[in-house]
Amino acid sequence: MISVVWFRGHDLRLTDNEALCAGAELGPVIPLYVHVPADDGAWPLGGAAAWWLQQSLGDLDVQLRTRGSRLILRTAEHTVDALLAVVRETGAQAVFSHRRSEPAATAVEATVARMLTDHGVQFVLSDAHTLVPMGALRTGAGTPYRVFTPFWRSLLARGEPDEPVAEPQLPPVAQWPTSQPLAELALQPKVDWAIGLRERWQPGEEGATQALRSFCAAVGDYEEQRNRPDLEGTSSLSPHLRFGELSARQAWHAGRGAAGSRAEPWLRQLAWRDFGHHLLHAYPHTAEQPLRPEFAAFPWRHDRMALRRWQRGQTGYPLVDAGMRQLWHTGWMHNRVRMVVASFLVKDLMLPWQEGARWFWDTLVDADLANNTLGWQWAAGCGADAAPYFRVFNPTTQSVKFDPQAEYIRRWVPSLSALPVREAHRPWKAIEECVGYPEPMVDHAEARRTALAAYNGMRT
DNA sequence: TGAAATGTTGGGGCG
DNA sequence: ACGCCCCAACATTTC
Repeated sequence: MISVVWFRGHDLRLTDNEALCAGAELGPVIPLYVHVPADDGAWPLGGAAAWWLQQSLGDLDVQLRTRGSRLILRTAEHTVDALLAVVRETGAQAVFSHRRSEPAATAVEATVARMLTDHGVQFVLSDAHTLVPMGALRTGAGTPYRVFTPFWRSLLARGEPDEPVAEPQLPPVAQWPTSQPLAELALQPKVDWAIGLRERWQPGEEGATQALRSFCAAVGDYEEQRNRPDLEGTSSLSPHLRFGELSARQAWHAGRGAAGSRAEPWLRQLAWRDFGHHLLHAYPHTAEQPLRPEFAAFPWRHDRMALRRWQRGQTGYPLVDAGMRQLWHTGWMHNRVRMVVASFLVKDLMLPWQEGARWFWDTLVDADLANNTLGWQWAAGCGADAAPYFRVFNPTTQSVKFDPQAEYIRRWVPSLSALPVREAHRPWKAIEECVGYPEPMVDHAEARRTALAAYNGMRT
């Protein structure tokens, strides 16, 4: 029996691929990726993520070809059109894929399920993108968790996540349907701005496996180093996990195997990733709207120039600017710094968190709707496990604390590199010496007071 | 996975 | 020797 394995861009791997296993068990499989320019109502892929997707799809095709298979690419107005066409052309009787958390993707799943069933084709979605199937963890009251720590305890109490499944043997396919050249998907940027990305990353399952292996050698040091943007203390696995070149449970078991209970601080971060998907699945409106409805009345400012200075790393606060420039250059930012720049946007500048989410969406190689939403709503104080409204990061204190030698600042803001440590954190004391570095765009102490007053006003 | 303001403690310099 | 003060270090509270 022939089946289609529908790759959806969050599952671009051959190991621990439940859909691929399910198809291969029944007979020949047609691996298919459907490109939908308008994206069926989803957020259109951001530039950095589109770059990554192109590399990863190319790599998946190469890997499949070494196994006598290949990746079929189709462009369609709606996903279901391409699925039905390939099913018809190949005589496939089943379609296997993996569930997603995003509302638009969930809607597509419902349409696909209905149409395939109407045509007598079996459709099976595996729930393997997260450690725990979405919706499986509930509070005592039967509601989804909205606070992380109880969610984490519940995840641990459930026992270790399922073991990864091995890559299957792929039975030969007699006749392949037509495929489009990858270049026709137009995922590549027209102007080549991806140089920094190419230097930093190796998209694809092989790159993911290597990154996991090298991180696992140091996972025991994670707790001590994870907040230091000047060091390589984090796993840098986020884009690989985002595109499913590596599954969360592969990551979990690799970390566990390498360090046992010493791996737990990092496993906890994997659980944050799960938390994001579970939340978006349970509260599908939160990618656009605050989870806590009272925040709809918050007096956000609208200031295009201020937004632009933040985006380009021209705020005058070294850690904020270093982070924004790292993001622009590499498509990635250290998580500690993400919290600092997010706090600066929503509290110091009082610009809407959705603007920050949109910018991250377009520039991060690991841009993921569920985790981006969770992070921004958390920072703004309007989401799950929200930082209390009064929690305002001081960008100077944060850089003194977490970039003690100002090495991260010097790496990403070269105009500050000649300053001694103390002045690199506070260049406004020595501003005449740093050519081209701006004055602080706001006074933090004053901005903090204004933000607190605004939050107080909203609460009454 | 805050920071600032305020309160407390204790070592040490000094008359 | 003693009391006084300064202040760093730490703890608590407040936003």
